[in-house]
Amino acid sequence: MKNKVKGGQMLPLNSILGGDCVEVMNSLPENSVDLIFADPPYNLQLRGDLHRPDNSKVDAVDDAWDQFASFETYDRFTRDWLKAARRILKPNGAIWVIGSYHNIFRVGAALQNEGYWILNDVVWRKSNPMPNFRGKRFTNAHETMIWASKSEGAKYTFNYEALKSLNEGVQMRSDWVLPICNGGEREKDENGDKAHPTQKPQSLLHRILVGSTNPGDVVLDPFFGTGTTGAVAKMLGRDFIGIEREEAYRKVAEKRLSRIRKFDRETLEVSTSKRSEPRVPFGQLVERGMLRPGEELWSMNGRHKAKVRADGTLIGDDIKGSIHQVGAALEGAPSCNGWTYWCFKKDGQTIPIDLLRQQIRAEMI
Amino acid sequence: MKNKVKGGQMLPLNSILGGDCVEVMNSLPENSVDLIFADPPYNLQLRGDLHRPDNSKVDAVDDAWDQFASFETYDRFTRDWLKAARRILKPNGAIWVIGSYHNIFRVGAALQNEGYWILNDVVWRKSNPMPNFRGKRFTNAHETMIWASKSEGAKYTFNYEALKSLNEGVQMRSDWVLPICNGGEREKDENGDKAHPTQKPQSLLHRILVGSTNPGDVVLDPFFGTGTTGAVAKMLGRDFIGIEREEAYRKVAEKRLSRIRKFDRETLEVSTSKRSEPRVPFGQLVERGMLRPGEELWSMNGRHKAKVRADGTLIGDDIKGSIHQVGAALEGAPSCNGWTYWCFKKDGQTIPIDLLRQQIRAEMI
DNA sequence: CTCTCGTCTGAATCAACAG
DNA sequence: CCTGTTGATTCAGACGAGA
Repeated sequence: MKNKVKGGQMLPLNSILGGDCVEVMNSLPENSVDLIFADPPYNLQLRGDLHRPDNSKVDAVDDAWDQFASFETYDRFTRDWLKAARRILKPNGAIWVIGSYHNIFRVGAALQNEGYWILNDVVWRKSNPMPNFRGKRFTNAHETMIWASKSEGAKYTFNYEALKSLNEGVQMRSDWVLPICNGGEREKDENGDKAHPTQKPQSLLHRILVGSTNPGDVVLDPFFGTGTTGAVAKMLGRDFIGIEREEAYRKVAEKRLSRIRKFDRETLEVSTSKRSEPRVPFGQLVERGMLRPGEELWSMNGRHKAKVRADGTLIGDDIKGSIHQVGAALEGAPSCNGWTYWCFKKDGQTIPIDLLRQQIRAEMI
Repeated sequence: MKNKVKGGQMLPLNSILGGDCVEVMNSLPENSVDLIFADPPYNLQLRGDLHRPDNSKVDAVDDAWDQFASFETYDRFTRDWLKAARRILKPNGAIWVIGSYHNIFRVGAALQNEGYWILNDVVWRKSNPMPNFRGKRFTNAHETMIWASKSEGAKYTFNYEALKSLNEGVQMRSDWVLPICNGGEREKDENGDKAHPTQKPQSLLHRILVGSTNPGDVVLDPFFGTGTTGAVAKMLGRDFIGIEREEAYRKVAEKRLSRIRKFDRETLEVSTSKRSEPRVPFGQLVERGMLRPGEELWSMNGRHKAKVRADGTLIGDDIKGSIHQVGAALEGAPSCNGWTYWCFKKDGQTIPIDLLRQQIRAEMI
């Protein structure tokens, strides 16, 4: 454990503290921490069991630490830890909080009420989320993070150029596409099961710490879990303080951190994933008014036609379905690329719909 | 103006009402509206002017309607209109609210406090956002929408299959990539300037209305602006009610709506789920001689078999019951869809019994 | 070694209806 | 109201077995 003296009080750097996070934070000196990353309980309020269509059971987050009696209880909990966190934050420090729609609105309002100043909300768009198995809602494909300074007008840290580099030379946006934490990165317990139900990916913390701290800064995480914040902080040459109530999680985190080595500068380069051409649903052409419901499309060979429907399907003689399905059926073929098969007419000209897809792709870059 | 009588009170359909939205909503009959889409003031709290790198000035939202004295004032405003909105919503109705990090956390918390039940938060990811000119924060590239039912357990409308079709056959996620409203879609005032500072794109409303309303539903927008909600509702064969305080916006909206044409009926029909198809008792297959009592059925995986009985139940080894019960028992699963689980053999081929159900359904049309 | 195929899993407020 | 029955519903990616 490294220690820093701060106004006569010691700062327990690069260690994991047990106990209730509010009490522990209150025991630390005020104005002493550069960044706080917090992943508090989401208060999911799940009802019964959930099964996948193949009848396997979803391993839900039903841990005691996620149970709150009411919104009021949760709000009080939130207010308390945000207040304690704000006291130990340096005047130019900042906080990141992550949550889902179950809790993030209450957390955001509490942040504002406590005097924090919201700088951005950032959406973590999961590239591989769990689907909605009952077809009753949208796939829950994102979580929300709030980035806030200690107060309005504070000089927070923002490494604009570093983030721009991470983003292939263009300004980093408020939506980040990153995969969830699985595979070898996921910490396992002694039985080989996942050690923590909600472990966050290192890529997320990497971007946060590169963007809003400098080497040598102190990063505190009041809900440390298996220690992703500490692991990434250590790699990036930042100091961390973790607080975690559950001994089992602390043990996993200690072991994990002992394995982590600080990055050499060259390994700091993240591997950029190869970007394939984004998939454009045909329905978007309808939503965006490029094609009107009711408009007729013609097959490339001019032999067939079909009408566009409001949901992005086609209706022909006795056949309904996607552009691909209807094309295949009309041609009696096993499959058909609807994008190159169908054309629309404009000013007497026959134009393949693929041209519209290319327009959308051009906008997406 | 079309009118609907609702419990003795008139519903002013397809018209734009002037005045304060709370007062107007309170004058409407309770439980009368299917969907509310609301784009309330964001309470942006901008300080001073913003200039682009080329020194041109950004035309900011500095209208009087976006000024609130404090969070408390904004919260009271939010609570009031959410309460009024909830009263006029049908029990199985739903609401969509859009906002940014300035206001959405307060709106979301207020929704929960008023008894709405959040179904999803949906991120509108802008494909062409305005950059952050000062390089001090992330590009503000998204806005957040909250979708909520009137109360927990309500039977809200969700056109799962239609949305899936709009998304090239995979289920719609909670993050939507759509461009901002510009070009010819942007309404202009008599000077050729943008008529409203925060006009929403029609594509956004298209997806919302296709997904969470049916043709003939009543859609109310308490902050109507230049009438995007009304325009898309009209196109899609939904009725709308707009409320807008500012006469200038009402005039633009009236003109806009007069230009809109409704799509044809057949193109408005969207793909429906199997859930809406009529139930067919398995016993009917036996009664109609499609399966004979004593005939053997095989499980899809070929591992189990059972015999059909005259009353439409199955009998396997040590187990009797419905096609679902026997399937579940043999698989040791909590439940089983017997229609897709069991197959019969004909001419050496293995055919799922669901095919027979489809034949019966086809006759029922 | 490569490739294919089957299996497993992830912060989830996840059913409707008849009796 | 509650209870039991019917029956609708999944995407991306990692991993291991087997060819």
